Amino acid sequence: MNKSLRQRAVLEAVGQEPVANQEDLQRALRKRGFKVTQATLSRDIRDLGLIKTAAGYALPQGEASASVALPPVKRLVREFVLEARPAQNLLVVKTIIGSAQPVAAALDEQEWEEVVGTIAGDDAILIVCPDKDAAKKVAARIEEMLG
Amino acid sequence: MNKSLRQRAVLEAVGQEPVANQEDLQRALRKRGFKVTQATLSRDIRDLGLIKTAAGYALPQGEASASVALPPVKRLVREFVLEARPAQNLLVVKTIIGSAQPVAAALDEQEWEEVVGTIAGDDAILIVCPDKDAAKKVAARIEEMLG
DNA sequence: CATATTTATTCATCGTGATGAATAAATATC
DNA sequence: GATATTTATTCATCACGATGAATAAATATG
Repeated sequence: MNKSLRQRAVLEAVGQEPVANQEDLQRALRKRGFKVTQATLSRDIRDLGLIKTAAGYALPQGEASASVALPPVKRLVREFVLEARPAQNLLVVKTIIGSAQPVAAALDEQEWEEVVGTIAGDDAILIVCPDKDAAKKVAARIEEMLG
Repeated sequence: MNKSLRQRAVLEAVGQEPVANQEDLQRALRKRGFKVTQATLSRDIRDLGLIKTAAGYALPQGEASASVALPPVKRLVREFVLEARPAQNLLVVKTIIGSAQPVAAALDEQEWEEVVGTIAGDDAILIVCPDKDAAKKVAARIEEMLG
């Protein structure tokens, strides 16, 4: 079973019909070809950040639309990052060719205090930090994720 | 153990010193902090496309430099692709936000006859095919990878 | 050609993440 | 407040890819 596809189906179901509880959701997913248990749907709902309203499951107020999330940053770092080197208040993260973008997006999502911003290229990400200590901290954090 | 990092170390070792056999390579890797068996190194050498020359392991003639490869296309498709829809001789592949690039790069690598070219955005890849039948074929192939 | 060395591959095992069954916890209902 | 319903979480299991140990196959050597 493909988790991304299933979570996408959850979002679709919730957007198209009233889904009062997880049993309803299970039925809606069954209709879309996903045979899945309540436990898994509970996890999906948490991952997608859905809330329960009087009209059924929905996105939190204020969110225009939801989408399936990238895998956890640690996983992306382990999968694609080759090294992370600080240079003054900058950090250059080398990745496998073509894979800088998802890693950068996942790093952005962390909203680390020590990160001012990131720029992704093809095989590298430039991370801008407030100062060189911050850059060292971020580098250490990434190296730790690499294992 | 991180496979990408180890393969990168293999490339480095081979580029810096004569590596006559896999036992030499094992020692070179050990010096770089990778405790690894001959079996695994044999696989790495195959994956990296290294060849054995009189001067030791090296890149094939004509390749300026090697790099660690992206994961197999099937894995990237399963991880990041949400759907693949043909439209005339085009195919729009929807991905998780931020992940189009590695998927497109991996699809490009396949060098399928039915693909003229790809353009990756943020969450979608546009695949250009010679005609609508080709687009349908490629879509089916991707759907099959999705499982 | 016999044998040593090297490399590739099979088979068993492990790590990781996901999933389901069972259970605990939370919430709704009367 | 008692109980039914719903949701979350624990525990066991599975799928998948990677790795190592053992073995098979290929190559080098004298």
